[in-house]
Amino acid sequence: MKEDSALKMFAALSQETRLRIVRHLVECGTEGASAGEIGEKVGAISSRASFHLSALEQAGIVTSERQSRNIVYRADYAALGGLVSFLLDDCCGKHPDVVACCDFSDCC
Amino acid sequence: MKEDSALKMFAALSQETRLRIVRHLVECGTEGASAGEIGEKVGAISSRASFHLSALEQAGIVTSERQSRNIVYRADYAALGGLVSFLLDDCCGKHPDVVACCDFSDCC
DNA sequence: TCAACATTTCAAGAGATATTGAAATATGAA
DNA sequence: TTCATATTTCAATATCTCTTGAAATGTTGA
Repeated sequence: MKEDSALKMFAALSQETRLRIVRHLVECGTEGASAGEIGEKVGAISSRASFHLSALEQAGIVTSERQSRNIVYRADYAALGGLVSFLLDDCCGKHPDVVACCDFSDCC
Repeated sequence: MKEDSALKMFAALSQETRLRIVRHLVECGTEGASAGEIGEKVGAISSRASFHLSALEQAGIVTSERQSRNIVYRADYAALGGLVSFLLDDCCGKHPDVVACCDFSDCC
């Protein structure tokens, strides 16, 4: 992952509504969720939800696909994994003290 | 890590100069670096370096300690590890597709 | 005490970001 | 076609962020 992409992803994740959206979409899995459902879930009116979904898409964190009247958004797991790697590796050089603070016992 | 802390850390890391500072300080280790040296390293005049160092400190990513005339900054490895955990676990629920995109083979 | 150094704080301006409600666009069904 | 639904786009406003240069603060040594 390029530094520029990481900066955009960090910026996207630094907003409460957008972080909530990401969490919800991660839970939704491959099925994803429509803009309307997402907005309702995070308590945002349509234009606000659309604004933040667009920001997340531009940052590469979510993808969108029209399905009939709805536009379905999904979390981009590869992008999120790439950001974890960037933070741990490129940014922190896998420093032992950083790794020590993470619990990877049940996932690798 | 609380969501609020994570939001502040993401915001702090979403700025080019600050990301450079963090990378430099991670390399510096426990010795840290003075504000002046950091500013020179990242190409920022004193007031600008101070502004960003203050933002990083407020976000809990670095610590500061006066040493004679200098103020020495150090990366907070525990905080950075906490953010990695937050992103991977709280935010992504250690989703297999996220974990699969990270290479943990040489650090755990 | 005084001068030099290291850093922060302040004020001002430019630019970016977030929110809202209204209007526009796109889709599907009667 | 016409209407209802889903979503985005737009304009206006408010707020936050970043940058710069100047001034203030704190520290050391002559």
